[in-house]
Amino acid sequence: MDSKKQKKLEARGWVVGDASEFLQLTDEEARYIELKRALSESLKTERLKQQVTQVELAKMLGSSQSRVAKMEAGDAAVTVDLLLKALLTLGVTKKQLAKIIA
Amino acid sequence: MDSKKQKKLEARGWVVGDASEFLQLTDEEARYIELKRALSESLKTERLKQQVTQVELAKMLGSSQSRVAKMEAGDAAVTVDLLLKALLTLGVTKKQLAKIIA
DNA sequence: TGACAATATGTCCGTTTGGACATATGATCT
DNA sequence: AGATCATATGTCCAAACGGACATATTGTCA
Repeated sequence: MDSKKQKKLEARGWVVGDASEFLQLTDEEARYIELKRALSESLKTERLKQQVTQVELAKMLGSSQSRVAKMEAGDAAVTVDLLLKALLTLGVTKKQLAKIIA
Repeated sequence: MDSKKQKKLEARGWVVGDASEFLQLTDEEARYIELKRALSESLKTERLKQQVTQVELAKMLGSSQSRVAKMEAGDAAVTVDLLLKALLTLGVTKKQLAKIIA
């Protein structure tokens, strides 16, 4: 689990930049992170495209601005579930989702 | 919505009052559930295709047989994150994922 | 039938997550 | 400069999640 490894490293004083570079990630871990990155990036893009603020999106989600910011930052403590729910709330279609992921 | 389907969902932890309440699911909630269903179904299909048992897949994931069973059952207490990690562990590609989702 | 493997179901409990809040930074005005 | 809006960052704690285990069910053999 990457966040655990990362936290271990950080606890030892390492400043972790690019995950796949410093951590010994399995291929499937790296692909999972990349997937998340693609989703969070698309979230920000889609939100801006619709001219919605983070506060507004947070309200739509029943969440808070700070969490939306973390979603878009690709924060490790944000799940794919939350990203997907946010994208769906913005009206992203299955087809668009597929394009984001592929 | 027939009551059979509803009871199945209830048994799996989905909070469903009655048929009308179920129909009150927002579009984005319904689409999220459908997405999860597609992933769990694909997980089972892919595992069987590779002739892997739930116990074996659990070992690959560092998880347990019971959780794998819940993943494939589309249990409400299973996240998309876990489903994705399992699919990636089975070697499913981005393209295949996109196809599953779309 | 009994025995065995595979899968399903239920519960427990430590860990992770997410909403909330405070606060900081940044950007754009007059 | 100060004011205002948008976004980022950090922390807290209740709720949700996940691994583990027990147990039940199902399927398939001899």
